[in-house]
Amino acid sequence: MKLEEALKTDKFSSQNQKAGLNILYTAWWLKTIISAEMKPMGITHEQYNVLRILKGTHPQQMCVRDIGSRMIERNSNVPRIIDRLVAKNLVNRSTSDIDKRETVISLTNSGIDILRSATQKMNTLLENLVTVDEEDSEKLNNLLEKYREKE
Amino acid sequence: MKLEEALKTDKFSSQNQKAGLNILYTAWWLKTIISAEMKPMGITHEQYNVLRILKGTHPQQMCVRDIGSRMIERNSNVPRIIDRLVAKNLVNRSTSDIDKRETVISLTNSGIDILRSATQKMNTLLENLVTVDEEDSEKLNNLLEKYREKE
DNA sequence: GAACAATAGATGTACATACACACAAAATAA
DNA sequence: TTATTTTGTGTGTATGTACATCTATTGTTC
Repeated sequence: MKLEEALKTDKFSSQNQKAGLNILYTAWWLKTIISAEMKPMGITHEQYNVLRILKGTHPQQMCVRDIGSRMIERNSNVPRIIDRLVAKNLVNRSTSDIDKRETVISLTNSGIDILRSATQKMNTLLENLVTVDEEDSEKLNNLLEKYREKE
Repeated sequence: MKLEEALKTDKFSSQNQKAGLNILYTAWWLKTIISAEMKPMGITHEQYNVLRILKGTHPQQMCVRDIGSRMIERNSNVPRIIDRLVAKNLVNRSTSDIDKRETVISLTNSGIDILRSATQKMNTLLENLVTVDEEDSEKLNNLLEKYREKE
């Protein structure tokens, strides 16, 4: 669907301006689909993101700060997302022995199970949903990184 | 900045999968910059979005439903965003005479003023921030629309 | 016209974001 | 060593998202 159709307007002052709105709209679209996919498993896509990050060092723990620095949305309030994962028994939380300021988090067995099925679902979803070929995806990645040039 | 650097990982199973994360991350990045730009004017970027939509029919009114269908994030809770704009005297809210179920919204003079400066700021921001040329922006738009093919 | 269904919007709740601030622990300076 | 600063985390508040439910009004069907 053209963005013009999605936003019911064709008043874009330039391709550049349209690109900004197109990025925001596409992200919303993707996030909505991912959330719907995760919902039956009882987690949100942000919670999935945290589990996915924890997988990176599993079975070792990771502190809250390191999780935060790997989140797609950097200002996520990680302690509170962890609260909800702890309540669902998907992660363990404890104070670090080395540095008592740090809270370290690790996946529980349930957490690993949920993560496995969630990842499976995500892969299937992406395969069926997004039919852009690898070459075009690479072009898209390059253009997005060029877009963020002044980051 | 490469996404690998931003997310401190290089574990992407494909360009396709990376593209999904890249879209989400770029949207977050852009949204953060826009929010910072709007903040001194006392509005959020969602509120700006509503003002911008109202501009489309100004000086005519628009009902809540029509605003919602033009929002970048479709599930926005428009009545509550309107609440905040009314509180700041940037829009007027009244019941439609034709259909008493409808609440119609219009810009106030303050709303128009704020919108004018906000739009000015946004244009300058985009000019300075995003240095992708029109040709590349067009490619980016085409790829994003291709990405949403199954919408 | 009366009964029923559909629609527009408001509102409640859970979750998340954005950001300020508080507090304890660790690192550093004096 | 003591005082000060920095760091890691938790928490409060305002805003927004996602979704369910409620109410008033309008449209439809008989």
